[in-house]
Amino acid sequence: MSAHDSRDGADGGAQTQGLDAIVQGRLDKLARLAERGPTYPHRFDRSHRSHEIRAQAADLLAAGTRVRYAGRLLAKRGMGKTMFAPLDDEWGRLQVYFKRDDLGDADFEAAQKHLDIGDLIGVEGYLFETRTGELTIHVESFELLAKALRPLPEKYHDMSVELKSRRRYLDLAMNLETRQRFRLRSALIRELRAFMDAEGFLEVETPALQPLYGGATARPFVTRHNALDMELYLRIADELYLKRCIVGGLDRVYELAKDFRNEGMDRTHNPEFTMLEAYAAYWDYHDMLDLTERLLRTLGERFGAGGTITYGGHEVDLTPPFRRLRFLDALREKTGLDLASLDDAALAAAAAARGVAVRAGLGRDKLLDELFSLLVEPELIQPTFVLDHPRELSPLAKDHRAEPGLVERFELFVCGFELANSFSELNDPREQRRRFEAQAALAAAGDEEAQQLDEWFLEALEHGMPPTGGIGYGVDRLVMLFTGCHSIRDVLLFPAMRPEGRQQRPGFSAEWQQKADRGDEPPPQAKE
RNA sequence: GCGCCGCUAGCUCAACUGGUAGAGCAGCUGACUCUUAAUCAGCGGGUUCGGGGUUCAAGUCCCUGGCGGCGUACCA
Repeated sequence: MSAHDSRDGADGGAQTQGLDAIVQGRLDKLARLAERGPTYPHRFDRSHRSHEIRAQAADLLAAGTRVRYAGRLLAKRGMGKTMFAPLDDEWGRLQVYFKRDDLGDADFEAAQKHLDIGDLIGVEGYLFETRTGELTIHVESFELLAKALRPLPEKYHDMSVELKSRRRYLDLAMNLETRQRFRLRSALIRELRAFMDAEGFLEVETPALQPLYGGATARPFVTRHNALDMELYLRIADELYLKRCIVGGLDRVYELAKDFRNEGMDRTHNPEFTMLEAYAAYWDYHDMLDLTERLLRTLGERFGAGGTITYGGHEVDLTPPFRRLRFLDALREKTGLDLASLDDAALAAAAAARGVAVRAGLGRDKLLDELFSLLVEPELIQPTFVLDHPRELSPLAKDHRAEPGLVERFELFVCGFELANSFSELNDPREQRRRFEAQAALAAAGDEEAQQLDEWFLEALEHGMPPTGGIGYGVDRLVMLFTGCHSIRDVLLFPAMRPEGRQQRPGFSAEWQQKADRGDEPPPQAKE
C-alpha cells in the first residue's frame, strides 16, 4: 500500500456518509500511518502479556523495566497533549499513556489522529501508576500491527444476541467475559481428557463419515462421496465403532468428538455438538456410575466453588454420592399409579391426562419416557442418577439382571439437563439382532429415528465382545453448567445459524458489494 | 414444524390514533499534559430487512418473502 497525499482524508473535510465514510476515513489514516512505518508488519515481540504484567507489577514498577505489549485499542481518551487508551489482549486490559513531550510531535499526532478504536497496536514503554492507582504503560514508542477499517460496536450496551453469535470475533474482542468463557470451555475439555487418561482410557478416533449410522436414536445428515459413488452419513454417535475397539481388545477407550443430528435447534440443541463417549471392558453400568461420580467430583472441585456450583439460582452440590432414582419408582411417586401394571389403553389415558400428546404408534415405553420427561426431569436439580429404563428405548443396552422388561441403564440429571447416558452394553449378538429387527419394524412403520440394522457391527459382536460398560457425556451441557449459560449458543464459538441474506450484508463500498453480488447464491436450505 | 414478538444511522435504542425519522455511543472539526462510559463546543451520517398493496400521505395499516428472539414439539 502506497502512501498518498491526503488533502481531505485524515485531516478533516471528509464528506462523511455512514459506514463507507468511516471506512474511507480509516483508509486515509492508514495511508498516513504508512508514512511512518510498516502498517501490517510480520511480527511483534511481546515481553509480557497483560496478566503477566499485572502479576509482576511490583517488580516491574520498582525496576523501571521496559515492557513490550500488544493488543486491541478499545477507546481513546485524549486530553490535549496526552492520551490514555485501554489496550486489551486475550487475558485482560492494560491502559497505555501517550504523552506529547515524551513521544515527540510526529508520533504523538500519529497516535492521536491516526489510530482508531479497534486498531491492533504494539507498544514499548515503562510502567507507572496513575494518581488513581491504575497500572499504566507510559508509551515510548508504538507501532500499528493492523488497522481496524470497520468500527467496533458500541461499548456500553450489550451487543444484540444475534450479532454476538454471528460475529463472535466482535463479542470476543469487546468482552473479556466471553474470552474467559471460551477459555473455561477449553480448560474443561482438557480436564476431561486428563481425567479419562488418568482412569486408564485410551483416546481413539472413529469415522465421522459412516456408511450406516447408529448408536443413537436420531435422524442423520446425509452427504455424498464422489469417488466411492455412495451416500454417507455424518455420525450421530461413536458407539458402534468404539465397541469394535472393545471387541478387538482395546480395554478402555474414549472419544471426544462432534456428533451431528439433523433435528430441531433450541436452547439446548445445536445440530453439531460435542460428546464424550467411553467404553470399558469387564465393567457394567455400576462401574460407569462410579466413574461418573468421580468425574463430577473432579470437575466440581476444579471449576466449582468448594465442590458446588450455582446455576439458575440453584446451589448444586457435586460431591458424591448422588441420589439414585429408579425410573419406574419416580413415575409411581409422581402419578400415584403403578404404570407398569396398566394395560395399554389405561396407560395412554393416564399419559394424556397428564399432558402427553398421545399419538398413534407411541409404544408404551415411549409413553413412559414422555411422562418422565414431563413430570420428573424438570425437578432433578441436584445430581440424580435415573436408573433402569424400559427396554424399547434402549436397543443397545443389556437386559436388567433382575428386572424383566428393563435394561441396565442410567442417565445423570443436573439442573434438569441430561448430562450422561450409560448402559451395561448388550454383547449377545443374537439378542442384538432381535433388537435391531424390532427397530427395523419401527422404521418400516415410519419412525424416522429408528436405528438401522448394522450387519457389520453384528459380525463384530459375533466374534465376542466382553461384558462392557459404556457412557456418553454431553460436553456442551457440562460447559453450560460450569459457565452458568442457559443457551448452548453461548458456549459454542460459532453456533449454527441461518445464513444472512445478501441484502443484509454490510458491504462498506460499492466495489465490495459488487463483488458480493457476483458471488454464489446463498446455499440451499434444508426443507422439512 | 407450529405460535407469538421483533428488525429504524456503524452499534444500542426512540418516534402516540398514518402526517416529510430522533438520541446516546462511534465518526468528523476544535479545546484540554493523570483520563477511566473522560469532559466541553460544533458538524455530518438513513433504500426505516426485501418485494407488493391500501392511502392525498406508510417506519406505522394489509399481503408476501428473509433473518432473529421467546414459547412449543422432537432430541443430547
